[in-house]
Amino acid sequence: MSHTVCLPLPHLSLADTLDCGQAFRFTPLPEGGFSGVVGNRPCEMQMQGDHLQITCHCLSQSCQPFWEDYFDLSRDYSALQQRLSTEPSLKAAVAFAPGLRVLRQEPFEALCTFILSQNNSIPNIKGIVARLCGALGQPLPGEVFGFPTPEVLAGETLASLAPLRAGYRAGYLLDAAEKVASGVIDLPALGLLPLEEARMALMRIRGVGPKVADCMLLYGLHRVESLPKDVWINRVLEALYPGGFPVALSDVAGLAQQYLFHYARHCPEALAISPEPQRSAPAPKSRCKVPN
DNA sequence: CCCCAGGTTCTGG
DNA sequence: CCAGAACATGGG
Repeated sequence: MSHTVCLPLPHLSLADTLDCGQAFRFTPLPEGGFSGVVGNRPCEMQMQGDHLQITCHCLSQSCQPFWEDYFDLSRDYSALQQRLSTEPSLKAAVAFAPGLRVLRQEPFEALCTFILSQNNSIPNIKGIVARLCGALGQPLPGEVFGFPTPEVLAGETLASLAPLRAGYRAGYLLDAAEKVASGVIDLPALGLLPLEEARMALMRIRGVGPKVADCMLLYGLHRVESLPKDVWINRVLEALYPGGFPVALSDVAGLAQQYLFHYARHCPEALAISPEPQRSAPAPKSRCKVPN
């Protein structure tokens, strides 16, 4: 049965939060808001003033704690943003998308989706994830599917995964699923290890290098000090922080990263890090105001 | 037929 | 240890 949950989240931007390259299972609704699946909970979300209203189609009665955790309600984002804004570049990035939050996702899903993210585009990642869930996920109310368990995924083969069109990443998915299902890697337990140890453990999965490991730690195990370095962040760091990311903010580097990533992608010229212009790309419509 | 996409692995110096 | 290429697949 479905029920609604209301979370006090003033200034939350669903578009910036659900469609900023951290989660891959949400689609915008024509009337505004988003639909998606979190765990085995199909849901629709929309803002109602300074509250987020979630219509959750699951069997359990009180999902309130679940959604509070997912949106990291206990973190004081106002204080966080004030702290980040002590750095000029971060101040601009935060001001550009103040409604952005980092979600607390499930470990295995985060591992798989970021394995799929390598050398891939966000729309393509979403497509592969949708097919993966449709093929192997638990059927849920409303013709949607949960994310496959490690056990189910580990029972597949390269041939059976071919319809996903995941390319060479299919083998990486299988290795991740096997290591998790067999207990060689205990994802929740990694959350308790020192960051570097957890990182090393994750990198023993084929297809998991430093970047994917850091994404898994940040989005799947909620280690907000983990700083994934993709091509965009590398441009930002070289341009703005040649001496390294500010130590004073290292305990929330991953959260800062999400603002910088979003800002850099939507507004590279403001950071003077315009990527190589694409051959015949339309000028990206810009909602930035470059100061001076 | 080119290049790129929230990288990683493999190979040759 | 480090630079380049290869890796499937989709899109511009």
